[in-house]
Amino acid sequence: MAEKPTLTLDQLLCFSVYSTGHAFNRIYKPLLDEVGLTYPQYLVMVVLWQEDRQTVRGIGSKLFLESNTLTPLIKRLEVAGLLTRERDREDERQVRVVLTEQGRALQQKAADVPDCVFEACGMKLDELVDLTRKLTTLRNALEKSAQ
Amino acid sequence: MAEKPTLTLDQLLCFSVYSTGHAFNRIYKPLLDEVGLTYPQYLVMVVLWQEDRQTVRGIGSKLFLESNTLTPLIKRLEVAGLLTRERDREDERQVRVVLTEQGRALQQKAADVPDCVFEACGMKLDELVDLTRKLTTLRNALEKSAQ
DNA sequence: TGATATTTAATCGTGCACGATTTAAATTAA
DNA sequence: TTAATTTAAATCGTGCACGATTAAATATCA
Repeated sequence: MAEKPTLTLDQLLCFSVYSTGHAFNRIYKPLLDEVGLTYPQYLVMVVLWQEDRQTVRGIGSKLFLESNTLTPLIKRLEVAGLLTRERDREDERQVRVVLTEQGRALQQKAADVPDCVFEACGMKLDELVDLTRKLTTLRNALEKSAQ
Repeated sequence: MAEKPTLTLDQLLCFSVYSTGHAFNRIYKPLLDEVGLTYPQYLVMVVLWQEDRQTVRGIGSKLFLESNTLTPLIKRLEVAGLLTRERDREDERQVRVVLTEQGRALQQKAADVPDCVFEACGMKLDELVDLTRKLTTLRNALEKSAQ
């Protein structure tokens, strides 16, 4: 059998995704430091700003994360005074995450973050939209393949 | 001033990157379990298979990681018997990472991993190459913007 | 040369991710 | 209605990432 040529990093789609994720983090870090959030915490807040009173599982299904990751993260947001956690009366297994006034107010403080990040991308908006769409399709294919 | 419409996750390029990264990890996990590596460890091995005896800094510059991440990771690979670490004679500040026979042999054991991952992507090769190139461009723009 | 600055790894603390397990509540089946 | 199963959140252990700091070696310069 023929030898495969040695693989290089830049041939790996996964590495371009992995390293771009880190690069995004480095852009977000100083911006989110201003509002006192980490990047995963920011994502949880984005999900809650869109719809309040979601369950841990509901938030997780949007972020592709589970309670083992979310529970400690959400507890930190609770300690920060941005939300409260309450058991669902209808189904006591579920915990509903509820924004505080402070948590809602943070949306305005963080309103400029997306524009700053867009700026750093150095891409035209339509290129960016196209790339987002392609990646979402890829992600869905990968998630499906992993069952 | 006009209110901005509430942001949704799927409008965020960063989230498509972030969640696709996780999805890749879920694909890689069972494949890399077979060869006893984590995904970041696999990347270090890819870098070393391409060129042996690199310094920690050299490896880091390719992976966009620093010694605070790499040193413990590389030590785990050393414990696993895949490499050794030795101080550079010329410059004692530097540590050279050297593959063992076992470390080199692992390249063959992991040879099928990229094909399996490609399969899971459900994309044509030229689409994948194009996406990789666009992400690499984006990453470089972000890294530049972050200084 | 000798003092200062820079560079390289390593260390430490915090916060994700995630597999595996546990606990409690709700659902389904017997 | 009780027993078995499923579901939701939480807990625990391990391994990244990364900011901040430290220690040692090298480079620069007065």
